[in-house]
Amino acid sequence: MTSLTIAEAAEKTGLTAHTLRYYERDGLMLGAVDRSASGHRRYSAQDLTWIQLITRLRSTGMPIRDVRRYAGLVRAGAGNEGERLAILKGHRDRVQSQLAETARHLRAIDHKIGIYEGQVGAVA
Amino acid sequence: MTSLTIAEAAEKTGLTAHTLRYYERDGLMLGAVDRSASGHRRYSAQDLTWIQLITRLRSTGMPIRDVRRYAGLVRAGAGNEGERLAILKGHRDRVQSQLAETARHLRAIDHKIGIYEGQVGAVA
DNA sequence: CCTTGACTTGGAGTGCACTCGAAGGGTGAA
DNA sequence: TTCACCCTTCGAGTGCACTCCAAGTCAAGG
Repeated sequence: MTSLTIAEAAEKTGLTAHTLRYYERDGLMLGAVDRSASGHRRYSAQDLTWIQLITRLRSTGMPIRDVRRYAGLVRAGAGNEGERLAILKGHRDRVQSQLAETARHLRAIDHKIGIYEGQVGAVA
Repeated sequence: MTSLTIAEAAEKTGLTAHTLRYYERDGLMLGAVDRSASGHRRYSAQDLTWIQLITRLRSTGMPIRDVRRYAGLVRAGAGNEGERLAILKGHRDRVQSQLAETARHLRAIDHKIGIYEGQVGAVA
């Protein structure tokens, strides 16, 4: 099978068909997704690879508009790799520090859990 | 100074005065914040400590409604520590796995950055 | 006294990212 | 062919978490 229906693509990517259409409409794809003779979307392997990347960017907190900007650069073709790199690096750095901060908060919450466990243990 | 104005509390907690009022209105505080004779809010040290905790919960992704539920339990007083613990532990576990997933995505993005840095014309 | 600026309230508005509904056409098995 | 279920578009609706506004109160400085 070289191309997938929207339902199959949704299944494989973990997104809903609604979201897949929304992403395309919103300029997050590299171009219009292929259509069957009857007008139904057919997702190629490249489409899925791209969706996987933007899913990574999204699920690490990159806003839709930045993903759209990045997609625009890729769509424009060779010559803007520096700009793409800047977006990716900026995002990586933000994710990294957010990760560190979350880890700090997690430790504090864990500490609080320890306190409660001591109390509950005492009561029980 | 044993109590702070809303502006001072905002400054110390990193939230805005708007958000502080919103949290109180929405049942996230342990009770009504004290008022001065003229009706202005006065934040105590305990208030700040509590705000710090709920800020940790929020910034690790706990929804407002869960924070509200937790606040309700604390407000209800002793006897429900098990329930509080369950909320905290459930949250910790979710944060932990989300942290791990984000770290995975980060590595994949980093890998892509390596590709861009290594050569021109990377496939999107 | 007058002005400045921080505070109060209830309620409305914003931005983001979906998420869904309506109305209708396409598809594959029996 | 009939049936169930897929797909299409456009546009509206949802949920979350703020964020802001209008209109008014209050304290301190000049």
